[in-house]
Amino acid sequence: MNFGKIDKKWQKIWETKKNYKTIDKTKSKKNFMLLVEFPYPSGDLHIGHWYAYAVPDILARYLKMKGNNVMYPIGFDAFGLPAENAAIKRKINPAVWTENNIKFMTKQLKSMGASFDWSRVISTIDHQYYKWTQWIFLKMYQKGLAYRAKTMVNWCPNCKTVLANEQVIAGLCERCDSEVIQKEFEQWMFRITDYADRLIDDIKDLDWPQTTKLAQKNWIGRSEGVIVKFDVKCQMLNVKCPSIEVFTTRLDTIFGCTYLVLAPERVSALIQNSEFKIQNSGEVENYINQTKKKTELQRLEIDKEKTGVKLEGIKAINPFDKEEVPIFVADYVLGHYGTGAVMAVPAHDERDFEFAKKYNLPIKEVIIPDVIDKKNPPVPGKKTVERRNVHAIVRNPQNNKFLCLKSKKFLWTTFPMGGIEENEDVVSAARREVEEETGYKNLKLIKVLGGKVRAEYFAKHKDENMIAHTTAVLFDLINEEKSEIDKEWEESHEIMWIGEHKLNYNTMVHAEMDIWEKRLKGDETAYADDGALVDSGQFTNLKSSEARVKMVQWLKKNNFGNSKKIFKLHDWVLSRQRYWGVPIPIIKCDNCGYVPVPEKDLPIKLPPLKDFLPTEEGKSPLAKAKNWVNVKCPKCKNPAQRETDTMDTFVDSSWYFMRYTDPKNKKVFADKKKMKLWLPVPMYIGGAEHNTMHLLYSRFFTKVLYDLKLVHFNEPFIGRKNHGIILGTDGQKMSKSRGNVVDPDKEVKKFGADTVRMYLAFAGPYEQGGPWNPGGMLGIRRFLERAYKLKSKISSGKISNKNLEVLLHQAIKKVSEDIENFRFNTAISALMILLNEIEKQSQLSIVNYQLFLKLLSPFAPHLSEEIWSNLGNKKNIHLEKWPEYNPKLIKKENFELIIQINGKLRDKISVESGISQKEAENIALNQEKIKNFIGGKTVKKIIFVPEKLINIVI
RNA sequence: GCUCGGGUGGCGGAACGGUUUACGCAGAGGACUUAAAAUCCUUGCCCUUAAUUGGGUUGUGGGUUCGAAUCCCACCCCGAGCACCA
Repeated sequence: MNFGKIDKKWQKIWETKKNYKTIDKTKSKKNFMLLVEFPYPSGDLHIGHWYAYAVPDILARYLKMKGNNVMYPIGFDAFGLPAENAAIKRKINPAVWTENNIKFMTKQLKSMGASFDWSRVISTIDHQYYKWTQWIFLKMYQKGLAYRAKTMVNWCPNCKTVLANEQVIAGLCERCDSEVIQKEFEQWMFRITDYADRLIDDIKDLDWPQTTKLAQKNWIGRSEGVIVKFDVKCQMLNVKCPSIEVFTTRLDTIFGCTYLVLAPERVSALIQNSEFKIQNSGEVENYINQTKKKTELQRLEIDKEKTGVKLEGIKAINPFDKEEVPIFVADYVLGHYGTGAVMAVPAHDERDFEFAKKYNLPIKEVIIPDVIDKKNPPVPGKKTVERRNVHAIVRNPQNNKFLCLKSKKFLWTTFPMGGIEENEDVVSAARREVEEETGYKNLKLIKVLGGKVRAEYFAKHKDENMIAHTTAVLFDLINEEKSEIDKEWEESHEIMWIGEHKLNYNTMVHAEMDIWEKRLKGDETAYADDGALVDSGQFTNLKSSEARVKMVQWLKKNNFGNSKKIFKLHDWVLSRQRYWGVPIPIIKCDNCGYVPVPEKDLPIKLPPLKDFLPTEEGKSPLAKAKNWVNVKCPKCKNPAQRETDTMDTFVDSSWYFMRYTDPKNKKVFADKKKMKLWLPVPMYIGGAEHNTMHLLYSRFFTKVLYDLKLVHFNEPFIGRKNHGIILGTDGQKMSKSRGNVVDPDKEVKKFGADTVRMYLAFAGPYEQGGPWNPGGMLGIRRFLERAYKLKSKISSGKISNKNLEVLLHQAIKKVSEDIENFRFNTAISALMILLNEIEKQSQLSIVNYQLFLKLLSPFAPHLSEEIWSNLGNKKNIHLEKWPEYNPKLIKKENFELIIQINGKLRDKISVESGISQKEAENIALNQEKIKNFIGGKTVKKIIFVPEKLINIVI
């Protein structure tokens, strides 16, 4: 059978009949745009494109047959760097290169046999498209959402050019391998941070994968904290200097602040400020210059040792306790986050802890772990007492066992423990308790096991609630020598030594046990969790969360700060110093400043250019098109210049889906009525790599256009599915260097489009992707050939085949549900099972064959069309209605009853559907096998799962 | 380091509280054929047994349950994203 011929035949018929041209149905409510991410025209379709477009086509065709008015659009995201690189390398025009690629890829895309609506195809380099990209930019400019600001960019000092992130490879310039540095330039920005709150809050309404939602949340990175003002004192002049503001989410730890840290970027300005009088400004400047020289790579290095320099001569004053603390500059603090300054609390922050250890700075504990005993929680209404406690943890170094006491009355296992008396230190208290309770008196102090722990529990033996502040002390036993102990105590307690592995909250009654365990094992670290406050003035004893609320109130009242929301998300730098992009429609005039191009002059077309290499420092190659650059100012008519930067390609793709609804409109970017028919997009399928960029930018654009009342929806994509990646046969990512790239054209030539489509759908769950397995193709090909051969079984007469009918209807149900849930692999397996069964029959009615073909048609559109028309049908199979299953027909008459004994399979037996537990019991208990298994034992219990199994418990 | 996925035959995977391994690939045996390919049929983890007898088995170890691949806890490994975000 010649699959290739069949493919071409039907692709041609579909095209001439315009089968997949979508019309705007106004009456039908079932308009459905199935959106897939449009490709970059890199020149060659790879297997990933097939996965991204041919597999969702199954869903598109299914939805269409289900009665929806489906639009399955496609286009090209055609601006971008590779075209420019190709132009430089091959000395051809990027437009020519790109357009050739589009032509070639269009041909390749058509070979998939997908139901794309080619009448709506768009391309972002089409000036009728980018006219509207420019128009939207101007709208944003007018709203103040597009602005200019200085920002750091990748700069190659050798090529004297700005580099995109993709052009920086391991910190080096892609072209000349010199070290890339960060340089400040003025750039066009979008104020996406204005929308940060809405972008985060509206996520919850989206039917998106959890991972994508989380990725966006983390990317936006909202954190609610406090700005605290620290006054600064210059010691030499004894005068007040400008204060320093820090950002913190842990205001509750402020009494533990022992120094302040400023990011290097912040300090440059400070040194210039004469009011500060930093005594070691030379050393400080030196440090700042060093950090500047560090490449991006070194800065990101993990486990990098922290460095910093103290600013001599000035001190910061903690607003709460008026404590004077030193100020450091250190590059472990980020300049672009928060205020670029932090209060360091080494006791409760890992990074500060590490820094304080290195530079020998004081570590002051102000938060202690706060636990509520799950096993003995406080009883409401009982008296509550507070006390200081000590736990003595005594280890016998001979056998590494620990000394415990078991109360015979309460069945508790505890360490020797008790209250600390007044004027007694913890270690002596611990020694005393050990001696009193166990008699052991020769102990070697190892260490006090960290700070106090606050625990709330109900003390049964005293009938009161206890709030205990407990310190643990670790000893080694020197020898077995004992003093005499209290008789009564001795009788009611058992002394025992238990192994380390049993030292946990299951065995021991102490609520603090988890913390002791960690401290016994672990290295010293900061305690960074919430807890209860100690040594914190009027806030002592509060819990972290309560303290934060009260302390902000205090700050506000005393004018030392306020709460503040901070985002990780930065404003979007949209300008690129590149040729192959949309020109930014702005004119720079010496008199009027930045003047937007009047709407009537749009689009500002990209001028033809021969040389794409930038010459002037930091200028776009467009600056070389002198005739194009020099214009009259639209306002004052004096000579002026065009903006020469172009836009980030993410701008182009932030609104493309809107254009699909009205791709040829010359008056607006898309007609509102048409958008109402199709948008927002109910399902958008694409790669997980767009989780944070493209998807976020599209949401931002949509919200802006919504606020401008230009669109009626404020979220662009209601549903979203991420597809997996097809790997090489070796399970590695496909790449030319690995030589594991699969060429779809070759596969199509060998097996036909249907086989390739279906194989990809069958390989695994769509979200997961998986390795390419050439053998798997054979299986699908065989399946399709067998489906074709079924025609030899056709009988013209009526045949009733109840059994087959049940299977058919089960398959309708399964295939429909699986397609809707993107489980194409199991849908195909259901079709295979069905085919296996049909083959077992000697005859097949034409009705049943046609039913089977309809189920197959979304997966193998060409072949099913071919057979369908061979059967004498004039209309296309894809215009047929999707079959409905009959719920009455999917029930089998018999089923296999599983008989278990104690949950283990012992027998299976075919029984009538719908039998009762009684009947099932009778059958099961009378099986010879089962009788043998039960022997003489009594049946304790019988569990019956209707239509499935019976479990006999003996 | 943090977050999110995921560990099931020789392989891709199915089952997501109830028969572990559906469906497909590869393998083995057979039929057809002068022969091969294609096609069709049979088979399908490990140990054990006279026996399709019995036992084991879903990364490891525990727990919940009549019953766990599935739920809970701890650990190990693989992948992806973020990465000193105070």
